[in-house]
Amino acid sequence: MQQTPIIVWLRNDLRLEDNPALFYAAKQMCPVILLYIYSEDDQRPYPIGAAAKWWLHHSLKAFSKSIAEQLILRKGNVLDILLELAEKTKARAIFYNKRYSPHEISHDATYGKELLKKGLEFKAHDGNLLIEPSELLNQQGKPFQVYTPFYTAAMKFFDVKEPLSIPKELQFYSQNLASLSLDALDLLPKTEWTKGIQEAWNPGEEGAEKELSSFCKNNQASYAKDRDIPSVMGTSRLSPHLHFGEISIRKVYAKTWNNESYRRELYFREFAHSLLFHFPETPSKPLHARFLHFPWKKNEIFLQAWKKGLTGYPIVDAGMRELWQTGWMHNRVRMIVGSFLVKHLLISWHEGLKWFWDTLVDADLANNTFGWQWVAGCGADAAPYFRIFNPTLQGEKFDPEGLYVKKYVPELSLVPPKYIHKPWKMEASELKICGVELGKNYPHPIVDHDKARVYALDCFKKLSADSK
DNA sequence: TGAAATGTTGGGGCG
DNA sequence: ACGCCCCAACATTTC
Repeated sequence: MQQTPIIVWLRNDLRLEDNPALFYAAKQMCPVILLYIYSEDDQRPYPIGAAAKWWLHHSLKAFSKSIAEQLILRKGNVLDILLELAEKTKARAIFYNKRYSPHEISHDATYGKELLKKGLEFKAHDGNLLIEPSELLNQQGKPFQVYTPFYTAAMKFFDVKEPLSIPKELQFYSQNLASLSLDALDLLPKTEWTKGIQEAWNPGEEGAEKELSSFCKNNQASYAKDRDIPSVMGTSRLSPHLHFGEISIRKVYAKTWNNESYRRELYFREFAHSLLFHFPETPSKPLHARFLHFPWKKNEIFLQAWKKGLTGYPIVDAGMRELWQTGWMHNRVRMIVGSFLVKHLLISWHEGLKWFWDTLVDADLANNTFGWQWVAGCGADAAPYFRIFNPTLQGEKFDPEGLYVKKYVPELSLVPPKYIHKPWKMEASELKICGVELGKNYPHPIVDHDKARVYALDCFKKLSADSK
């Protein structure tokens, strides 16, 4: 008779190394069942987007391969599946790593209660953040709302734990358990639009590991300088791997802690998660209530132009097309396109959040919410209302040769650097030589920067005046 | 992790 | 030699 097993229920922690739930389950010297459940109920009310689904498919594939195809896949109601599996295998406990989005916390609490009723242990582990959001508070015992004090306090009061090793010997539960095929989860899109994403990424723990070591070897020294240049692969590109938990944040920290500017970025992730934990309404509501009444425009034409990368501002269009083609956008460009949507087009940040949610492979509720509220000026430590990015100047500053623009906006490939961020300033004859016909194969700017800026300033200024 | 407007300074051209 | 103007270049303020 086999010993009773432990079920390790995997969610956004598809890795072997530094996976506490898995590590401590293995330590019990009993068989383990590695389980992944695809559950639309569990995702509610934030069902994962199309690009993330693609990633999840490949992440699951890679993970299963790394454990000799021993991953049990299921689809449906979480509780039903856990109870059925536990009963069938006489499992005594279910181990998992904590999740931090409000809906996930509440789901896990419900599962825990129900499982306990049936005499099952439902054991939480800490593995996906450097700091538990409930543990880092300011002197008044309240959550930080400004980044710098948050970071300073984190540095002062918290040590980061060493990552756990890969369990030496995993003893898998040996009797046959029903598992769905990966394809049965139906995660891949019907139409083939994932080619660009496929070329850009390598989901899974091994892919994450490679990305990290290449970053450590080639980019870390120049990170502070290169991280703002979108034509250079100067960032770590770990965001989707981190979102799916294919690499542990503690491991990333352990390899990069002496890089001050990168460390600050890692702690922005912590900050975003802490904010979402303490302000669970923020995915749909602005943190600062006065923004509830902001007169956002509903302009479907502008919104579509933005989504498709047809705004007539090259750096914005390049960013939106990079997103569409690769499922990712460079951080600097995210700020530029975000500012453009909310300040030039005066479209609600929520539209931006929804689009990013569906198209980003790294779509993460905490980071996405924080980023959009930041750029709209309605969130924590937000950009002040008058900080309006000039897409031309941002382009000239961070993509001086126009390499990034030309990669994603090929219709401008012959435009000289001087005009690459303002093609509308060229003489008609020059444009013709470059093969550009404004309004035909590349749009005129959909709004005039100067006018849009003045108008936005007026709207935002009224808002601050009203609230006084 | 802004940009534009406004202010100040100093060199050079010029009468 | 000198004052005046122009205008970069940089600094400060404002949105």
